[in-house]
Amino acid sequence: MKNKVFALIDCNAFYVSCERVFNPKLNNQPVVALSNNDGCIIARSKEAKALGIKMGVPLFKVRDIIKKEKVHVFSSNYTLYGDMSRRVMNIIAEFTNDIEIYSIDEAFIGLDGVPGDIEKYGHKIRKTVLQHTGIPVSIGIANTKTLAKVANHIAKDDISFLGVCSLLKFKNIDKLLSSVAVGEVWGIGRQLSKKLNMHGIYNVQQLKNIEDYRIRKMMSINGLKTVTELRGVSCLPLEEVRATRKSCCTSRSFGRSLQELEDIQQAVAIFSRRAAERIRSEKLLASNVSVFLRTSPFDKKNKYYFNSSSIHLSVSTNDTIEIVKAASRITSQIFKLGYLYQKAGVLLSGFYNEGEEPVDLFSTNYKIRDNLMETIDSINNRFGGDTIKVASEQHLGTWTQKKEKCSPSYTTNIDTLLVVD
DNA sequence: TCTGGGGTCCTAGGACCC
DNA sequence: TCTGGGGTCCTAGGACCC
Repeated sequence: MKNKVFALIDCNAFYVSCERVFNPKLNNQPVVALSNNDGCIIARSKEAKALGIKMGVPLFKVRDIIKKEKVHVFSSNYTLYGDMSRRVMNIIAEFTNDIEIYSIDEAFIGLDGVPGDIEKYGHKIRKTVLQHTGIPVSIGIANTKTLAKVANHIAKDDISFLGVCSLLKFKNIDKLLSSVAVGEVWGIGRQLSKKLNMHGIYNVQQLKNIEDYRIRKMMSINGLKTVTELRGVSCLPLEEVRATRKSCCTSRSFGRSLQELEDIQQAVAIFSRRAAERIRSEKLLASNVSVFLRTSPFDKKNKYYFNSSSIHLSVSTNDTIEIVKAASRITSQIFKLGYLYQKAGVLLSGFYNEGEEPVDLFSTNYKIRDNLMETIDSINNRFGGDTIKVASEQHLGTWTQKKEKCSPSYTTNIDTLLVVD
């Protein structure tokens, strides 16, 4: 059988690249993008990386470097990044139907049967995406998804590849693999890395040669899949159809800590509504609602508290009002006075597709609010997500998140369209 | 002062049943 | 005094991903 061919296309420092598209002055400058609440650094330009700013580091820990080196800082603008992602994926989809959108900035594609030089084809994709969207990407090509990830890593790391690394052209990739640390492999995180290092396994070449039973023992069943893929045997197929989700969580850290049940109830009401809206848009019904609360795990002066609980609904629903009610009941149960709460969240699960849910004999009126929800969704879609809310969301703003340096939504809001002089 | 959010999967251990 | 064995299901916690 002929070998499969996979490519992984990954946008370079995606959020930073999005900002640069609309603000070319940022090119060749150190730039970072922040997580929600302006908490951590989650994207860095290569100039920012060179300054030693690490991925995931809290903003306050690198304030000095940022000031001294005049690093440009952006709050996260998911409206912009989401729209740019859609554009990038659409361009890629013009090259092949075999596409798995893996994350906001990554896609796997299948390249079986592409005639001619596959590496050249990769360069063509790269050039087209850059030309049509302004977003630079790196492409890794190999016989398995895990190796395509490795190849992508090499393409990013070694500029001599010019953004595209195909492992297919190498007779023997062992030398290349011996230069890649195990921790860089897809599926091997901090803990596993540490464990492997303790066993004297540091690079991918070494990992490939460990006996299966040892891999299985150290890394469990998925680890064995990972290593098999590193050996060139494909175990992970392209997943072109997104599986229906198993849970839907909306959670936020508060801009300041909250102590009153009333404030937390308001936040939970908002999270409930957003989660309900999201599952409605996917035509799902939830049969389980859970809520969690916690204080800051970093606050050494005050006592830590975490609690969560859930309610099983005998009639599954995606009705905002039902879900807010359930979440509010849970919140009252798990709330304890005397703590400084820093984060809360609502998690929906136990999904059924609309129309496939079990019906409760004793409930006859559970569908009466369908029309109401439809109307609310269409109004909110048209006039903005927060136009219609539920009453328990009143007095918003006591805990709003930090977002000090957000760029405009250039591509989705007519008022912030770029003007060319 | 200031530390994100949203997912998935696996495993171990307890509850429960016959 | 001596106190089985095997199966399933659920949950919590930990690991991973971006």
